[in-house]
Amino acid sequence: MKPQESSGEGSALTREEEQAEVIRRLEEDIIFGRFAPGSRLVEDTLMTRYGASRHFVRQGLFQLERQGIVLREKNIGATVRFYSAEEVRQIYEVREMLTRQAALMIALPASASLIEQLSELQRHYCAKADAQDLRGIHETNDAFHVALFAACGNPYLVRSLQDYMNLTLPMRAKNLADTEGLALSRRQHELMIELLKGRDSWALAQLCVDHMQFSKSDYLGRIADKPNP
Amino acid sequence: MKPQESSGEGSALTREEEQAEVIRRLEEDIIFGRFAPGSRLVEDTLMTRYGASRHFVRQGLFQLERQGIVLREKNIGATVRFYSAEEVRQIYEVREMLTRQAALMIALPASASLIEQLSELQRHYCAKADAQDLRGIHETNDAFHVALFAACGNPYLVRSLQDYMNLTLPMRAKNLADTEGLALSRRQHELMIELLKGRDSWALAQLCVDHMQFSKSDYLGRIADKPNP
DNA sequence: AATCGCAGTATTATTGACAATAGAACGGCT
DNA sequence: AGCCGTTCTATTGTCAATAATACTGCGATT
Repeated sequence: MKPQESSGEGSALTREEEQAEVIRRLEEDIIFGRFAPGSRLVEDTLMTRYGASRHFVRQGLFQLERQGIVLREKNIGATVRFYSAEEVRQIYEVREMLTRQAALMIALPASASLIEQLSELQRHYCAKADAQDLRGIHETNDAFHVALFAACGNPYLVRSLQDYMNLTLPMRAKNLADTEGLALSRRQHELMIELLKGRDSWALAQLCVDHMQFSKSDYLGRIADKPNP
Repeated sequence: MKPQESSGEGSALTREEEQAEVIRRLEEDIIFGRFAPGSRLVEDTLMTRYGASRHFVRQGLFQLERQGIVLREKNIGATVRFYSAEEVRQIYEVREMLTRQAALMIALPASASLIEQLSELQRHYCAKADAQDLRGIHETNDAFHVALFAACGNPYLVRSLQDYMNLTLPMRAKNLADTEGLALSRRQHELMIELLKGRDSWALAQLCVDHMQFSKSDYLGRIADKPNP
């Protein structure tokens, strides 16, 4: 008899998975605007909403604070963090710098296995895009970029890049839902794969930087309309 | 009557300060080698050692894991993290890149207030160095660099830079205790202040990068002798 | 009418007890 | 003797009760 796997549960979730699930749902609720920037994230509310214990909700809030999309004030509580235009520009400045450097470090022409891997990820991305699966779009998109930049050979650089990708998630979210932006994004991914077959590192780096301009300026435009919603 | 400040305590520490103190001491114990790389960090042991509750010790371990100097494995425990030569090179590669970029972004010639601020910090640094106060040396040194790079104008870049400074703490620790390295470091700081008065951004950037070479190669040399202590 | 103090409420922070887990030591089986 | 399973111990992970804290609204006072 297996002592673990406590007696017949409807949802077969281990604790670790449950924790991950809470973070995932909380993140999703924030990114896709179900909790507006500035709105409070009360632990008890989230506990009932996600059917999780206080412990997991706390951990999730800590994690998301670290990621930068939640603001926690001692003895006050957590809120959805809002970024001003100035902050967004600064964040993107660093992200663009890291992106450019990472792209320049990718040895060209890229290996066949990398090309194949990226093509495969791109297929998944297109599938999710066609299915209008927001969460799936976001996940496959990030997987594509992580796989691409991993080819730079420096895992620490990739990690920093991921930090900034997570930080800019709230700004990119709307873009993931936009049909036009999605089509552009898809074309740029394919162009990246083409450039990986060539030798022009600079062109690749520039394309990667250009790739993030749409969501940045879109977000800046959006918050310019109403700075205090 | 003040309700806070619980009845007559020898050490007047609020909870928040206590948490910070635990982290500080734990960090110090690791950085200065009182806990060797790979050695286990058992919660109960640390609880008695620092006279803190499990909660604070846990938080501290989480924080230091995030900083990258502690490794935590689920249901196994925490250990002092060890970095291989390869990892060290990769970490420094990113740190050097960020440093160079930040330095190039500092507008030259720098404002008089910045020069004054850095000179003041440099005096503190020298004082701690003369007093052989290891912890003090480290703190004032980092304060100097943070103040310098803050002049680049992008707080997010500064934050990333700080992340990498924390990550390389274990490698720099020995250097802070070394008389020769300390003297060199001091001279370089003064040279930086001089360069801030001029217009040669590139020279400043190069100096900042050179500034970290000593501890890097020193650490690499040290672990080359005994890869598995 | 405005302000200050006070009690009440909402919310997070802390703690210690308890459960779950992994690794080690032991002993029986082949 | 070697191997496998079992129990035991050390350690971390989880939880729910309790303490601490900040916010809110009301009432008294000037």
